[in-house]
Amino acid sequence: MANAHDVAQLAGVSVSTVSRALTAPAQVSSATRERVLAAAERLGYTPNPTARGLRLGRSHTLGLLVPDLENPYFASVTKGVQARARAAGYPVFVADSEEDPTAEPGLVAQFARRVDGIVLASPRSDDDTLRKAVAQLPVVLVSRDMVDLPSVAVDDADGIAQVLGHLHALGHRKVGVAAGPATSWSGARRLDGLRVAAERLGDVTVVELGSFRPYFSGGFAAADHAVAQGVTAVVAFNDLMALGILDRLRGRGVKVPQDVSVVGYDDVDVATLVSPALTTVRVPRTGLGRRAVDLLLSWLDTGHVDDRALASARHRLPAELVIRDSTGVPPA
Amino acid sequence: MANAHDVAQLAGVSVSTVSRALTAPAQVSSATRERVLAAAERLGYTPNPTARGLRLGRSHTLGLLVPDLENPYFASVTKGVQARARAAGYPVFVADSEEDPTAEPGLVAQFARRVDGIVLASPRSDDDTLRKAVAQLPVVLVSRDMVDLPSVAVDDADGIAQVLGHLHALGHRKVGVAAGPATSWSGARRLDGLRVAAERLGDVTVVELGSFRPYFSGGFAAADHAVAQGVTAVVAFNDLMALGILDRLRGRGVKVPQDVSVVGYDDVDVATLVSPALTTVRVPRTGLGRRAVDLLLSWLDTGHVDDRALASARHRLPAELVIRDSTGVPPA
DNA sequence: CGGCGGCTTGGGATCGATTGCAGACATCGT
DNA sequence: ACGATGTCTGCAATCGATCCCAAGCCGCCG
Repeated sequence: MANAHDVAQLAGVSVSTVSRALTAPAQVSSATRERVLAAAERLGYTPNPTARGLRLGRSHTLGLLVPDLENPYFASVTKGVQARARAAGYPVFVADSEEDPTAEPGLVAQFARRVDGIVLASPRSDDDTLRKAVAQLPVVLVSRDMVDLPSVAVDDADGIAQVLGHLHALGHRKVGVAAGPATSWSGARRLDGLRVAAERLGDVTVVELGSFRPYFSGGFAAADHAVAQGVTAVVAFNDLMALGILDRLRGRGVKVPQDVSVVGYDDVDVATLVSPALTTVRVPRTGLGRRAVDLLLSWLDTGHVDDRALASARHRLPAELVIRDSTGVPPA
Repeated sequence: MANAHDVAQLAGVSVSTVSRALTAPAQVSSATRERVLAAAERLGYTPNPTARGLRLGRSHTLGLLVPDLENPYFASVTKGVQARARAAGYPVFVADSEEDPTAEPGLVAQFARRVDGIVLASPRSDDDTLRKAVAQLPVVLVSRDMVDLPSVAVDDADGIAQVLGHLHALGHRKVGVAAGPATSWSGARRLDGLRVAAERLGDVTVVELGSFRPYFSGGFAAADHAVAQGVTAVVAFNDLMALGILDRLRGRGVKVPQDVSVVGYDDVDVATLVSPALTTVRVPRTGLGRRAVDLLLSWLDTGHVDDRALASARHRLPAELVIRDSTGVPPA
């Protein structure tokens, strides 16, 4: 592999000039510049990123930390991060903490010396850990808020309000909610949103069915509670749980949406692959990733957290209700 | 951030000694070694990976290139790669080519200077591109064969033979196969395997229903063909297509498995989330990723492709038939 | 015609580690 | 007691770029 010295020799100039011809063309006479460029072209020269990184103290590289790559939600976030970073010429280190928050500090530390900044999707780890991470290098949070840190999140309160509005319009007046893990940041946010929306509507009763595991299996228990409470609609923490509810209801001979309506959250691909197709809330998952990278890169460029960027980050990304076949008018 | 010089100063030794205390402890007297280690500990010193990479010509870093991170298959492969690499202390650059084979050479080139080797999951790009990639740095292929390159793949022929054996044992004698894209390497392999298995069994007719898109929607057309041909069982190219078939059959009032049995391939999570739960073939997807990293690391360690490793790679990873509710005895 | 300023260019220090080489010192045998 | 051998340590080169500083050269102005 050719280096700057080889190019210099071929072009009959010094290494300094080669470097300048590439990074600060204005400082080099056009004649020399072209000679250097031609030589570089001929040798297929590209500056060694490691050497450049050492000298500049910047690796021109980003890191991404997610709890589980097989979770479609984070797969999409990863895809978005990846796409935007690639467009900006930044390769991305991806690490999967395997749902283990205690592994995160170690991974952040491993990243710290190799990347210029990291995107952290860590719904479960505590504030303290996060704060320590940020002390080491620029960090942008995804789907998670912290007053003094840049973050991108979805407007869950609005999303869930759309859901309740939809159900209300159909005529539902007694709606069950199957919550997720108590520790989930966004789960708490959605529950709040639901209560606020219900209060605004006035004539809707929200029945808390309980807290369930955010997986297919968690939906079984939720379905049984829903039937027991006699609600006409169930709002689930996420799509997987909603699918479990659908399955369980079918098993018990309860018809969806004739007897009970079911709504999910996230709009994972599977939502369209079941019958009835699931009414759910689409969140811009790749958009979260892209936005996070935008924020991070602007931070790196300006050297500080841009207040305007921070403010616009507070303005959450919109969620969108997607109405399919699992919701309908309640039984008479 | 502390560097070797700081540690040296604190411990009252030279930088060389610091370096040696950490990388070649035997060459340093135990007294000094402990002094150095204590100093390093106190300052929280970690060798700068960039500087080390420059000097050694090794970045201690791997790359992974996949066509689509949102595809559960590649998400799992990525997870496997990630897990094994992490255990070995290698961070992983992940790039998503967005299903665009022409983007791959560029991404490989971007990686080339930054990583020690790459894992390439590229079912669609041509041999020539791959060969050029390998000229630049060590590459291990996933789910794709090339005689002179290390690769890991699944024993699809055996997997599909298990499927046909299962159907045969249930009594099916006329089995339809819904193939995937003609360009798919592993698809061709499965089709071959099916023919061979049918021949061995003797009294089974395999009806080729045609070539369909490997998505949910592709299954609709396949289902119609299956009904038209009067087969008692359908083997689909992958799970998504099988789910489409299930949906279409249900829509047409054809009962699964009473009237027709359906089998998928891959065992994606969704397979258990539908009714009837899908009989399918589980392929060790994270295992592929792990194995690929093993191969790559041994290549990097030894400096050449280990013949024994290559041979053991030829020995494909086992596929496993998972029998659920979408297969049963054919109608009388 | 001398000097000053601007434009180009090269020399060499620098980033932070690793490592060959050689010097310092101790140990051991004779 | 002296040389040989071995152990431990430091000096300095090295990886490949970037960039400060100074030098060379040109033209222009007084």
